[in-house]
Amino acid sequence: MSTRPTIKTIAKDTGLSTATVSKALNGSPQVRPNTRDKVLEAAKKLGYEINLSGVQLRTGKTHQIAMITVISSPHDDEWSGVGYAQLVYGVSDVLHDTPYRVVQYQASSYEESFEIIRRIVANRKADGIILPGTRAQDERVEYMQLQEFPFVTYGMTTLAQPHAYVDTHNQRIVSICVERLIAKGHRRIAMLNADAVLMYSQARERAYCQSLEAASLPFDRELIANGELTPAFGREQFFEMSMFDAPPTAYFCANEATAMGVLSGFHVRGYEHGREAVVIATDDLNVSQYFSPPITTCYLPISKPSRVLGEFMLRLLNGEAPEKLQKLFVPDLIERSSDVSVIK
Amino acid sequence: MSTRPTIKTIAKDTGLSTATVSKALNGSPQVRPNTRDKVLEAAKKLGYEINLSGVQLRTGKTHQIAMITVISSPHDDEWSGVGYAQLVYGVSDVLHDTPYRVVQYQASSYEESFEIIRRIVANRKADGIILPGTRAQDERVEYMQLQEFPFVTYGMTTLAQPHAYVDTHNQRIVSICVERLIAKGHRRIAMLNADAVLMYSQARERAYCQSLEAASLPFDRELIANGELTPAFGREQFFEMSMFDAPPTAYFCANEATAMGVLSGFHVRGYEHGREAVVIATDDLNVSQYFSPPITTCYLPISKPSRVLGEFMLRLLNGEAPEKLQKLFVPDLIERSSDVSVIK
DNA sequence: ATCAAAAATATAAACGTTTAACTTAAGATG
DNA sequence: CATCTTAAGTTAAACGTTTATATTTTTGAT
Repeated sequence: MSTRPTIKTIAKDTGLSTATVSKALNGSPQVRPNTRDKVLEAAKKLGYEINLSGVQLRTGKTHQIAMITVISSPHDDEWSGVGYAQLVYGVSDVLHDTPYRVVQYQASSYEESFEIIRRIVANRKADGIILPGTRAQDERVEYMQLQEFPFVTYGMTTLAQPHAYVDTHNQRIVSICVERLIAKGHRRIAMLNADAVLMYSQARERAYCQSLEAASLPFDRELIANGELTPAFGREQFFEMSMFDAPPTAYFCANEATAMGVLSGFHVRGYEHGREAVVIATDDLNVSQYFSPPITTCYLPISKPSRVLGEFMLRLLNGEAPEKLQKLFVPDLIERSSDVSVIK
Repeated sequence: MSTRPTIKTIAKDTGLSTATVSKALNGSPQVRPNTRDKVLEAAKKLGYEINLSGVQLRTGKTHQIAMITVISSPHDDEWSGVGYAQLVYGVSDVLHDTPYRVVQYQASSYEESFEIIRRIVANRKADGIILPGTRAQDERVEYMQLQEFPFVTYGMTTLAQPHAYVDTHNQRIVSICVERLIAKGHRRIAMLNADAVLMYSQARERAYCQSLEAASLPFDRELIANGELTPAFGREQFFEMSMFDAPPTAYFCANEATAMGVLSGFHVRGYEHGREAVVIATDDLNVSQYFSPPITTCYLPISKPSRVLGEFMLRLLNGEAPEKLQKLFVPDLIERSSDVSVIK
């Protein structure tokens, strides 16, 4: 037995045809329970394990889930990609006991990611696509819809046709954080936000404006910064904004990396958290509890949306309708530090 | 042209046989340059792209590189897996222009990872394996060697038969850091190290002992802690060790997450960095520059070993000998904060 | 011009699986 | 009892490629 057993081996062993063996293994009702048992027994005895290449060639099913990541600038010194990375684990974990595997596809730009998606779809290189980082009118999403290719996004779009997605409740996050700050007397609240082309960045900006408006506070465009959410970005923006004539007294950061950067800026400039200004953030690793000082955050463990991403993908491949596969997560507010004690 | 072109399509188009088309596409010397051009032209015209399932079934080549990750406890609140995650990107980036893709295989224990590897090898589910987190006498490595399956580890082993690996120069890192601390007057240096079963953890402990010995300093087992390198671990260990009758004046952390935890402990206990104690660490994200205060680290951007991991894999698949594919990276010391100003 | 050798191409089988179409036997129907 | 239906299998083809072997074409020497 030098060579790996196939259904042919089982067929020979049981005296059945390969067709019956195949049907038995796939639980077809066309085969008697009796014979099915015989087949399964033989399979076990011989140590049979299905060869997915055969299946793939015959049926087109690849058992691969493509995970698209767009990392614009792979600079060494930055925290980029950490968020994505954690995403992979949740999905991968959910797929653990299925024949599906997560396959990495890395793009360096939106355009390239579109190109990659086109090739995956056209050549059926995967059975489904998971796409984080959506745009409002995302052409990639439109394309996959048009081609009727299964996909789940991490992030919503404003497209008319519904699709499967998972997202955090951005509007809620922002109103929780901003209204809290306003209630405590903050009038100039900086918002360090993601790249403006991203859907969630836009949603947050809108919510930010609404919260200000509801409190009859003026909107100052200068207090909004968009960029790649790294510590470097946070620190630089702090350096800039803190030099304003009327500098912000609060920095609302779109993730914990950015918050760390702002706190680093505090340290460099001799700021004390809660004296000149405060930092509040969205967090999905809960690493902000280890900052010095720990800061208040809206916390949603990345594993949650990540796992649902995987679950939705499986259900999609099982034939469920995309419009039934949509979920928004509402993070918890975790109060930690004196984010309200700014003397104003 | 509703269906995707195959070599058959090209054969029909050019009037050649599929065999010749196949050879032409693969650059076989058996085909005349003239005909090859004709084939390539037709392929381009028709938009032909090879179907890897066919290749896979015929040749056994899967074009998949399995990346094994062992995440023992997938707790939400922790920074675990971040290191692995970054590894994927470098590999994936190097494979970008090849037909190979990185496929995630996630295990929750050493035993399970072994099981997974056995299945990948036995059923040729991948063309090669990348294995981070080696043990000294790693049975998984032995197994892959025995089965002559291509693999690259991130981390060395003490096995007799050489294999392809990438690693940081642990001995050097430790001696750089520890000797620096000793030179500045530190006598009690805590070492927050990885799980003791891991090869690099052992290597570092050995180097630590050597450095102490060279300086005729006593070795105190209490100053060494092993565990999962998270901020939580760092903080807890700090809490414990700082209560010793003779507490450490320096904490040497095996990664930046642990260092962050120790600094968090400092903050909680009202320590000031450089007064009661200092922190020094190994870093591969260079995120420690944003700590408050920034700390001195031995820095090796994770992208470097990560990319070499991918390169070695490609060369291995190209037939190069494993013993030629070994590389140790020496990190740079980045001096940042007053890690020497402890009054002792 | 002829012929052998070399070069280029063709034929056909194989990889492991699924599935449409077919066969056979047994059971149901009247 | 003849006929129809159903259940449970079988046969054979197909998915797209590579490659061993066979065949044809070209080349170059005589």
